[in-house]
Amino acid sequence: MSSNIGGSVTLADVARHAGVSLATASRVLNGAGGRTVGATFRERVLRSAELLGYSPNAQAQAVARGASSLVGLVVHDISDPYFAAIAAGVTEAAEERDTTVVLASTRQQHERELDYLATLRQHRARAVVLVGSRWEDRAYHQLVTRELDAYRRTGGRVAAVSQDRLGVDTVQPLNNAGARDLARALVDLGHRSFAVLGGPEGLLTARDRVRGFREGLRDRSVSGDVPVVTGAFTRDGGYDATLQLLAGGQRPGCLFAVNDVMAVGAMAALRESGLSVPDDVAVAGFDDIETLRDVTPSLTTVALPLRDMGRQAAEMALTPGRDTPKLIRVRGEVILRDSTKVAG
Amino acid sequence: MSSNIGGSVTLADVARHAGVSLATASRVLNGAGGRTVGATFRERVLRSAELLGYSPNAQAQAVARGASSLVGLVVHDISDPYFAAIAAGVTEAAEERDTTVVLASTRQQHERELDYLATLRQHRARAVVLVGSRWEDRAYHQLVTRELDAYRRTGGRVAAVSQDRLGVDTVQPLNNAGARDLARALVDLGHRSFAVLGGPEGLLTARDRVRGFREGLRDRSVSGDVPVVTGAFTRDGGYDATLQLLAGGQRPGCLFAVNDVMAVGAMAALRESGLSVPDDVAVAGFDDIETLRDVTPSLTTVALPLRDMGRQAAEMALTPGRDTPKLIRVRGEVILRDSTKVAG
DNA sequence: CTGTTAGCGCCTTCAC
DNA sequence: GTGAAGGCGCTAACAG
Repeated sequence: MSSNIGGSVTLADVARHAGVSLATASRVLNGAGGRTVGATFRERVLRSAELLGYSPNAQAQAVARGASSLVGLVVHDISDPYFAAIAAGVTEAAEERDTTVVLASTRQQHERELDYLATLRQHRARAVVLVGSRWEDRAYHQLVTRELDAYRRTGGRVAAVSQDRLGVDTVQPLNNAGARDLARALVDLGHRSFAVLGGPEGLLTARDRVRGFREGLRDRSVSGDVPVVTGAFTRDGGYDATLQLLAGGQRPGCLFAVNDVMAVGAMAALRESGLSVPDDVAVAGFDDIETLRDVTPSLTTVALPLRDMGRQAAEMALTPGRDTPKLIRVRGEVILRDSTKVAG
Repeated sequence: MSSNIGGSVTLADVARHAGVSLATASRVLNGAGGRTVGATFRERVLRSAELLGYSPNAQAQAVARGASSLVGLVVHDISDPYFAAIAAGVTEAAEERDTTVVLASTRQQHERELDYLATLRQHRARAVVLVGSRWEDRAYHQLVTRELDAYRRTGGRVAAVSQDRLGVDTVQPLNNAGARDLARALVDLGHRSFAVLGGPEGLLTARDRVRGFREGLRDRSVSGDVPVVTGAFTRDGGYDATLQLLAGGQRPGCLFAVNDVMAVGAMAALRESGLSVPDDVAVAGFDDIETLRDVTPSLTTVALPLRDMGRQAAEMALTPGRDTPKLIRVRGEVILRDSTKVAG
């Protein structure tokens, strides 16, 4: 039935079975090539392929053609709803362009990102979509840039969903502006004393959101230094940071967690500490994670069109042509919900 | 710098630059092969590779070796936390085994699963992990089985996280048993009147959970037929189904949604209808989605070790040898929380 | 230890 | 319209 070891039926098998040349079989089975094939032969080949259960070897095709149909997707953590949502957008766009997605989840570790980038390059992925905050780490940043450059020199395309620091097409969430808008809105709501759950040290997204929030407060002339407690970019990070804040004697009227996941952790911590949200402490987040839209009290946040962002990044990465990096800025929308309601 | 069109540096380039044969270059650059290489040459090759920025072409290697390092991951919807969590486990296990994950998100559509399976086969993925409920659809089931068989005949390995109907290694959540345990626990808690939000028609996981729940009630001699409203396996599905239930004049003391995501939707619907949880209506879910652990009132559910399940499935799929399909049953653990509390 | 030489499965000129 | 032949980048015997 098959001649090779792997057990797979090869194009040669089909050709032989159909009594035609390899070239002919190849032409009917891949459609392209310009040249067309006679109806009789075409039928014969198709029938043989069907009969033998032929499945073209995509890897061999890629080698012969010098171009693969793989697109890499690099995220910090696929189980984090933020990344999962973006990933969904990427897979959609990829599917529409008949490309296959290779998933790389770095689990928040710098080096892995580099490793995965290298792996993706080895697989000759046609493009890679890099999603997630960049770090405040010059040395590392240089390594990534170097790797990306090498990748692009070989024809690979790159798009990012992150800060605009990679010199590639990027979908940039305006973290600063969003947090700033949020801060103003909160002040306008009547809040006066704040504290921030700032995310991990060195993560630009966290930093930008903290800065933006501070600016917003300044815009509204809220004086005093806002206490910032850092913590992991996770539910537990928010939980721990909040307990730490409370233990430090702080009791802000409003708590801004730099992302929704942390905000939820914060709400849990407050609740367990006997504090009610929003009456004792108001809470606001960032991202508008879909799964979290139903927490109670409903969470005030800055909504980001996550899925779309992923889709757009993938589209840019998979669209040839353009050589000057494109930048799509995404301004989040402040959504005021119950978690920041002011009594009266 | 490079000779080929794609711009990539090839092994031949490195060999030439280092003044050694292709074989030698290959040997030092891939380590394996049994044979070892002299220190001088080894150094020379390494230096040249480094200098030229050589990146081995994984596709070509796969073709030559007759074995790829790809492992497919097929999920219903990567943005659904259930699948995202399992995916995280799969990527972990894959990474440990130096394999690259190809992600396929079918978005709940039968046919796409088949398409992706075919694509995965074309890429000669060494294994595929199929995650998600199977359907009650004989014709379709047969197609999938056929495709999987073809795939396995060519040496591909398959593992599933689902019902045990594919004849492959599988991690099987005991949906029936879990729901049954839950029902009993709820009755023991004092609940007497129930309704079920049953998920989409034809989805086995939904069906099993409904059945199990019914059995549990029977075990505890709760009489009467439990009303079941079907709906999409999503937050909105739970929301809509609940409204429909209420509109139908039903007002159960306890509502069992076949998964957490639906349960959250149900809670939202109840709240909007002016009903309080758990006082007016208790709510229970299934899965114990991490992101949902902090909803209020906290959700009673059946916990499944999602990440581990994904990891185990991937490990089975990537472990050669064994020819008799292995079955790992996972019994969920009932976790009673506030959403089903009984007053007094 | 090193190099030569066939492949691997497929595509793609180039002739007929 | 069809086929023969060379090449894609790499690996794996097989000789030295």
